[in-house]
Amino acid sequence: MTDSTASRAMTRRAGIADVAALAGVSPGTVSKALNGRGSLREETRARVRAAADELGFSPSTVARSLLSGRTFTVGIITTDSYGRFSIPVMRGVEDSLGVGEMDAFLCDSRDDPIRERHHLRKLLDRQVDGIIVAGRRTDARRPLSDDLPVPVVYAFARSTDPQDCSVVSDERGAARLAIEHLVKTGRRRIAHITGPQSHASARERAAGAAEALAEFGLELAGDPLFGGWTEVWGRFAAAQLLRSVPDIDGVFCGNDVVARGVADGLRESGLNLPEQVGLVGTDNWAVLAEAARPPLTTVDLGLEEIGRRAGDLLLAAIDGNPAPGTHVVHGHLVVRES
Amino acid sequence: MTDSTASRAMTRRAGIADVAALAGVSPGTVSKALNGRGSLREETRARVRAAADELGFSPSTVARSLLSGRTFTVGIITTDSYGRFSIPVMRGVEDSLGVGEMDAFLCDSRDDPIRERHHLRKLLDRQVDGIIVAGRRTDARRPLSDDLPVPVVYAFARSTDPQDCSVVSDERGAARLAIEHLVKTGRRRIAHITGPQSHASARERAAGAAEALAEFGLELAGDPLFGGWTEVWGRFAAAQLLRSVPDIDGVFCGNDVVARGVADGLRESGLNLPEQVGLVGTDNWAVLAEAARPPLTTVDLGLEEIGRRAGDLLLAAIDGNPAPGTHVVHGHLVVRES
DNA sequence: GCATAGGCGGAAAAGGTTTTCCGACCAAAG
DNA sequence: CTTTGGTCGGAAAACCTTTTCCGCCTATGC
Repeated sequence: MTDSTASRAMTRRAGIADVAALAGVSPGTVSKALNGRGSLREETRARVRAAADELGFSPSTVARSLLSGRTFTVGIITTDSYGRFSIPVMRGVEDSLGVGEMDAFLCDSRDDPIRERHHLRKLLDRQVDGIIVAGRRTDARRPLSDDLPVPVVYAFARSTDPQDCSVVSDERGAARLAIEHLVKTGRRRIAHITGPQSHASARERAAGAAEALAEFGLELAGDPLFGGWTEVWGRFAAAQLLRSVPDIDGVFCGNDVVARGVADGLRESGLNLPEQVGLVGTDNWAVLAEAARPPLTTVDLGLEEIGRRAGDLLLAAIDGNPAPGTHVVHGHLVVRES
Repeated sequence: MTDSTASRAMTRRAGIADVAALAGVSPGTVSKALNGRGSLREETRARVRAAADELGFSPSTVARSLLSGRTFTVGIITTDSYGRFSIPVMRGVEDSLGVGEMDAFLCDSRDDPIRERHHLRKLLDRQVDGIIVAGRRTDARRPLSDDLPVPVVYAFARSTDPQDCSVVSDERGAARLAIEHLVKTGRRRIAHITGPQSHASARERAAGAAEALAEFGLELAGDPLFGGWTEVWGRFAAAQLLRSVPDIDGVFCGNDVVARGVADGLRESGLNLPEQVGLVGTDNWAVLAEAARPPLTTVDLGLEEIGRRAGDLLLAAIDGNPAPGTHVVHGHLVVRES
């Protein structure tokens, strides 16, 4: 072990004073040179830049925040543990924030109000510039708190207060896309199998399907079948459906998990998909949809876009241009083979 | 609009000076009272606490960080966009960090070295106390950078430098658990169907399976079938397997997606599961495993535990107790019906 | 040659907390 | 009564950058 390796001290980060010393100017001048402020000769700026480069200097975000009051940081509070829905939303948020050179703190409230308050407090202590609340269900949620010193945007699950800024998916529009596709591919006796009636998304999609069918002068074949968001329910419901409405030729499902179960159920009852029955799901969960037989046509709710919009709206609000109200993101159909 | 509502200014956060004024002491004393430092009369502490409560004071993390040099913040760099594997890992990390009152910055490098360097730089500018690198594949990855001023822990994908601190799953042990289960339930002609040979996890699990079988005086029925991590491959491979080794009575799969395909493939070839063929997957991806027919017995790699361990090790390293080397987390079998 | 203006860069304050040092006061001991 | 020691709380520095003045020097105009 040579002395040099043994004594290799963790070299302290270069500060603005070090740069100033190397460039032979004062700290204030360094700041001005590097940030393009004040009036300095170009030669001086260049000398400072060279010194900064040599030392690998970059300013401490902490010190800068203390003075400016801004941290270039936002908090993301997810109610579930980064599940199926909050993940694409978060990715979108990060996308949007990234271009604004902001970073995101991740907090998982696990649907526990206590934990949520705790996280909120911590975020405020950290002086985040804004907060995004990402839900896992579309049901509206109670606002975080009123009279917050920073802007808040609700993503996916909107706030019950219509004055809050929320970004949500177009649930009825999604159902419409599915129905339109089924009708345009010649289906006329279309049923709906979905999740629990207690979920707003199940109710909205069912209502949207009925609406869209009505516009075509059609109506749903049988009542919507509410159940659970599982494959097992899908298989069960498919069998039940065939018993009550045997001449079905299209099924729209409330999500892809259910759709997958329905596909298996129909196929195993001897029906050919997509020849005899057309099937459309919701969510565009790729691993699932692609492995279905046949690969599942489904509506993509545009979760990532929701995240991006939420990020954009938050950035705008931080810059003093809030856009209160509920913003709707439209999904699109992903046509596979079903 | 009353004057009071119109003029309701966003009340400035209370600072330590406000508390000091209210309690009739100096700012330094407030700090000592609230943090249990210095020597103060209990009466004074109580008075300060009361004032702080009244004003809802809590200290600015930014100011505190500036002085202490610690931010109580770590960065998490994921190589993929929060996929199937990094999510449970992250949840574990957050669990571990939470008890230490630390928060996590989330960065998605998308497997792009440029982006990774960029995130690293930003994290360092923010003076994070440590960094966790969460991979999405078990293949070892090149270290983040050498000579970093903060500790780094690699989770799931270990660093190629054995001196780095990495937390990984016990791939061979996972295979052993699967094989032991199959053998103990009476299977003797056991095959292996898995993902691409280019993936370390596929290779390791195959090797582990062979090892474990050898200890029982058995060997793999046929060569391991390497393919893709998809259901389609699983279905295809199942059919192929039955052609080459028709009297199979057990299959161990490299992951649950493949296992699900294999289950469907075998069942549709007329085999009864679990009566005629026992099936064990890997990953314990609940939505998939529970919906399989029959519900899939599978090895849980303990991803969340990996995250927790990584968090714990990082906290220890930050506290000056680094534990270099590769740390192995053992999985466990989740017995369902297959 | 002197005054004025403008260009350039320095000095210092500010931001909010923690911590060290120091001083003041009180009580007890000599 | 004086000294000593201990208890409590205040003053000020430190953390690192940004920004606002302010002053100096030079050049130009009279």
